[in-house]
Amino acid sequence: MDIQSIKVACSSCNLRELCLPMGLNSEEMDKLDHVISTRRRIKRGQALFNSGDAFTSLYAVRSGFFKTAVTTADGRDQVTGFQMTGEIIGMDGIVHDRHSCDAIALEDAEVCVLPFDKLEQLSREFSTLQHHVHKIMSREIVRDHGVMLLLGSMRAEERLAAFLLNLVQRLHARGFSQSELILRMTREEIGSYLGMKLETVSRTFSKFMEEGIIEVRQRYVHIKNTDGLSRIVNPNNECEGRSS
Amino acid sequence: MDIQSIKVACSSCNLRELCLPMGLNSEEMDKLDHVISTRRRIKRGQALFNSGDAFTSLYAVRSGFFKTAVTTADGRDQVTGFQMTGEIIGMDGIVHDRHSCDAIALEDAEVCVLPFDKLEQLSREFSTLQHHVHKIMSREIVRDHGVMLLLGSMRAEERLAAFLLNLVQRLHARGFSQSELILRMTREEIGSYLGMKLETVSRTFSKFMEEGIIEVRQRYVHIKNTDGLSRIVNPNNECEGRSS
DNA sequence: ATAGGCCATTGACGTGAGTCAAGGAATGAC
DNA sequence: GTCATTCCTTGACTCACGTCAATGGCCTAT
Repeated sequence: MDIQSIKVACSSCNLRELCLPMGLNSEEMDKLDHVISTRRRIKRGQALFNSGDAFTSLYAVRSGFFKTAVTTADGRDQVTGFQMTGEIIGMDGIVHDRHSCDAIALEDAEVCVLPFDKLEQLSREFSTLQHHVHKIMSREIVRDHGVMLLLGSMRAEERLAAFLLNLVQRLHARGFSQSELILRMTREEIGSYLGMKLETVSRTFSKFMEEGIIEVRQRYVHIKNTDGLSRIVNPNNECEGRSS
Repeated sequence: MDIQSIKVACSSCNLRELCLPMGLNSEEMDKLDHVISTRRRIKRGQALFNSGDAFTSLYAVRSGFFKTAVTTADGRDQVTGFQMTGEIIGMDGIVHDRHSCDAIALEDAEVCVLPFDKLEQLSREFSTLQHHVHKIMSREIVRDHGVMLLLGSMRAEERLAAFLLNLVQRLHARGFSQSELILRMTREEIGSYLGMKLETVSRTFSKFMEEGIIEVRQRYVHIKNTDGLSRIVNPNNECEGRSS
């Protein structure tokens, strides 16, 4: 039981309530520790994997921040998600044994490598883990549907407001502020995710600032009026039960 | 072994090469037959399930055509997909034990009911089936990423061209024509899926018709120039290796 | 056959977001 | 420290698509 193996154990990881081992008992977690034997560090700007790479593993973000993006033959690309601590990356690769998107670290990061064959093997032994894996994939599907809704039916202001609320909510679940955040991505990356141009992202930030809803300075964002943002996403928000 | 149980057996289903049992050996398929004991008929316009319904099962489309759609609190909705014969519906429900979208039959349909707990149980016995389930979920994730790309970075003409090519390709895989199809959905539903208004869908159809790429009459579509459609989706298509 | 409702098409006009362009602030390299 | 690069903001103008409105065709039921 050398230092290295202690270091990568799920059972001693401070993310265990947020990450893959969530809800497993100690016996199951011990088993999981044998599946997850290695970690990988990725420098800012480097790829965890690229589209076309052979699929072998899922990755749990231990620290840092990632984006995933798909690219067309003619060079257009679309950011499909931003992943933070405790989130799982790589499920796109299962279907064709090759990854179909790029995963890029937006800041120096570390991931736990989860060899998928071992994960499947252990899933056959523990229904808890099996169901948990299914839930993680289902969650990704539901999230994607939410993004489609956003891209398909919302205007620029609504998209950006929804994006900020989603980010701050996920950060809050990780112990960060409910009202302040540092964006780890550029305006262009936000725009790619939200289906708008970087200029529109910038202008929309400025508009929110003029309206006193948020304060922005470069990557720093302070949400001064969460309800205001919510009302932009969903205009008739808390109006239930009121007449006229 | 009564008539009913023969009738619902995967092993005797003509969709077995397209649907869930794809790639299973006969022993595995026999086992799968015990999981899939019931079918359900859904009339046109009726829901297979609605958002909020308890999740118990996945559904394999045996005949007919479905749409899935998510709805916001303020009544906007977004079609997230169209499902045809052999495709699996319902994976959105796993994560919260409730469905998060509506599944509506666009024509009279029949589905095989796959109780998810039994599917998980059998997946623990057969790694082939287990991996297959994972692939189906992964495929859905990859498909969703493709839709995000479409919604986030394509113009109306490109979206509709990509949509038609995708539809006809899936129909072709099911033995239908490569060039003719009957749309099972309205212009409004197409528009909702593609993030555009029904008028724009209609106008774009008319434009393609003027250009001689397709022929449209109501729900009937004849693709007269597949390459032309492809070039709309991806302008510098087959220009590799050509100079200037 | 006929009536009613849904669905599709088309035109005129408005607008939200894209494009192009310029300048300035922050960040990282040496 | 200062230089280069990347990133962000803002303005002016354009245009693709949405909105509003009118008309007509196609189903379905009786």
